[in-house]
Amino acid sequence: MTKKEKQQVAEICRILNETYGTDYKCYLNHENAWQLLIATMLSAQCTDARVNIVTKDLFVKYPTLQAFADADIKELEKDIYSTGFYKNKAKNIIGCAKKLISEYGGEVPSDIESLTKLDGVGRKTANVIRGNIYHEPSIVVDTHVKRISRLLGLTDSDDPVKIEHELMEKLPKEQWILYNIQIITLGRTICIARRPKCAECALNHVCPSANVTE
DNA sequence: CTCCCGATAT
DNA sequence: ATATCAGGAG
Repeated sequence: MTKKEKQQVAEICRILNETYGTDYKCYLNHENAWQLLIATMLSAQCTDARVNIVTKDLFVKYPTLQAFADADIKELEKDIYSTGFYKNKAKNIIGCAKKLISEYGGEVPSDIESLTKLDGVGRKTANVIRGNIYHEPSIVVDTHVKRISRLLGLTDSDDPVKIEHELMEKLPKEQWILYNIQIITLGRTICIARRPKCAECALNHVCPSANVTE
């Protein structure tokens, strides 16, 4: 990383912390680790607002991991229908709950290898659990982080794993988990995929992709 | 690479 | 009508 790149990264972090604060906030409502795991599974290609609507009733109807393990798949499909991909998600949730009970004593593991062995749990979901539940510094590369990190010039890769490692090299460790939530907040309100509001963006003077002339 | 898939904004 | 939403598996 050149000196100029270091300055740009430092400026990005400074602005993000100033604009969006340094308090970590999880947008997926949950009361424990397995609830966050299921909420994150449901969040694939679905807004977090929709997930929270669904999980509000879901976690009352299925109050324990065992309840999910014992769930009727057709009924669970109906319960999560509005989040999309409901057949895969229902199957994965039941399989995941069973595996957590049989192999992990009903606890959610904290290492990437174990997490990604669970049905329907990939690297992104695993990193959400590590960051939120176990407070391990980790970069969650979701659709917003990928898109905006590319716009900022922090990476030119399409591969989430490469992006994760590039960001880990460039961002200070204490910023990793904050960066996730700050970028997601930015992506939902200002740097919207379909129509970025560059003129309103706090990062527009450090963003190579900013278009303020509109 | 394709498929899974409903809800929402534009 | 179409792009997009805290992705993952085959």
